[in-house]
Amino acid sequence: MADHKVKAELFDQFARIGQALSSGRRIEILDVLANGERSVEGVAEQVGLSLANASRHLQLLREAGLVSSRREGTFIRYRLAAPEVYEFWTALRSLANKRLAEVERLVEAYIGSLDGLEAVTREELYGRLSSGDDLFVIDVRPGEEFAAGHLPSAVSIPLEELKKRLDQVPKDREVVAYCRGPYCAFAPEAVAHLRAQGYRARQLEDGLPEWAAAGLPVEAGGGVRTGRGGRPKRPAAKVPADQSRPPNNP
Amino acid sequence: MADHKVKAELFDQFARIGQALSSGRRIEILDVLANGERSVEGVAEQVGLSLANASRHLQLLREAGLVSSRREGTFIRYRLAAPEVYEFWTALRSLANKRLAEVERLVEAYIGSLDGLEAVTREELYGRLSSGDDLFVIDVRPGEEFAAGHLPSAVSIPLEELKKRLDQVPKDREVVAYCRGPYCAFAPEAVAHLRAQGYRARQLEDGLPEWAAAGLPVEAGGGVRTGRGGRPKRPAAKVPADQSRPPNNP
DNA sequence: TCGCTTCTCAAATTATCGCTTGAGTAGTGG
DNA sequence: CCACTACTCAAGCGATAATTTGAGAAGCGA
Repeated sequence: MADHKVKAELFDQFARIGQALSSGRRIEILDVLANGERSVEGVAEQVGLSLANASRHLQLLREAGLVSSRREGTFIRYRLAAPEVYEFWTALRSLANKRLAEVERLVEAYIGSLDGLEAVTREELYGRLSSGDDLFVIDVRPGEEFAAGHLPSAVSIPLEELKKRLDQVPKDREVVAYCRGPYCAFAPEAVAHLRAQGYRARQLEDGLPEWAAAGLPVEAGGGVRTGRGGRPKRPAAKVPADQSRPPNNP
Repeated sequence: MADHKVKAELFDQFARIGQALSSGRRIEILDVLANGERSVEGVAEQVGLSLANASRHLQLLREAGLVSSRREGTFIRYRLAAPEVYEFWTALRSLANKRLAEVERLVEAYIGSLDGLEAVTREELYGRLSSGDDLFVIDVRPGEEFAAGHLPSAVSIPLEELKKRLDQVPKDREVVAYCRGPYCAFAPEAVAHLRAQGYRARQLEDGLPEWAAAGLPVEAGGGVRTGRGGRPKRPAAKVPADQSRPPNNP
């Protein structure tokens, strides 16, 4: 008879994934990393954690095989370990949406009511862009994420800078804003602000990761800041060994 | 600017699902429940937990919206709250399989090497059953799970009873055994034993939940024991209110 | 009603987790 | 070599979690 202890160990392995996802902060990290590689400090800043704490969370995610990292100079850049990880995160949030009534209430509290702000579907936007429609597409995520990948014709105006850079948004064209996904407040806020200023603005359904996962075209590169300064990214950085090492138990 | 605290709360909700799956014991419980309703004691017995402990784990799963329960006399029967929960569990194990090298090693240690025991695919089995092939299909799960649902032509011979009931297995027909899924050792053990006794035996790929999820036909009913005794199940039990109540925070 | 079964709850123990603080390490540039 | 940046590690604290034990509660059946 097969050992009861071995069975327990096997299911404990499955639980490692669950354990990695048992902290809201770690899920936030995954959501950020779905938008592109980030340094530890970048993650810490986006999620609102101390550096040491973010470092620890990232290590836990790496031990669960969900993210991997590589060194680039003094930076260590983390990213999702595989596309399946992103798919799993979408499966998790979809399940939570269906099974936890609380999610709906909080989404409304965080994102705001989406009534009247009907989103542009990916298909519609892709079709209109392909047919040469005169749309102005804004990527309102932090510049680093824009650089890691963005819609083909998009312009990067991080939400933080939107108010200062309103003059760069044409008033006579229809504006479409997008951000990190369905649980990101950047695009809804941008749209609300633009509308209040008299622009014709809507948001794209979901965000860039979903666009990319749907197989639609994504461009990379474009003005970026690497640290907290503003210096442009070196065009080609050396790419040292991957530190993702297949995680095994001690 | 949308509140940072609200965002944290939202992601903490997603983490509730992860938290529910952060214990190997709870995942084992889900795997058992995927094979049909179970009383608390039934779950405790299958997973190897004390009654009070199993009760607690089931409550946690219910608070995460993954299982629901109903009272039936003095029993309280738990089940998966929705088909999506089962699908999520398959997604979890698939991800763990891809990302955690440890899983492969443990599966081999627990299930045994499957080399040379090529499984019958669902399609092949369904086709052969439909065309009237003379197969003998054995359900080697506990009788309670057989009663909750089984392959149309299957015979229930729980693994525990297989040795005593070998005379009920025809030696001149091809035998196909199945159990709970890819991480259940019942069918592989049954096949190994049958082969050692000279039977032509193979196992079905995966188990009953996967068969059902593939949309293939499932029959319910058939000799069952409800408690630990052996008395037959009453043909129709009253079905009181569902205790699954959409879970919200306190 | 009483006794029985099945399950839940409360309390207590032990283990684990999340986070902070402060020291330590790895790579970069002068 | 030194100073600096980016990150990791170790210690420690308070908060949660897992499990056991023993005491209830809820629904039979007689």
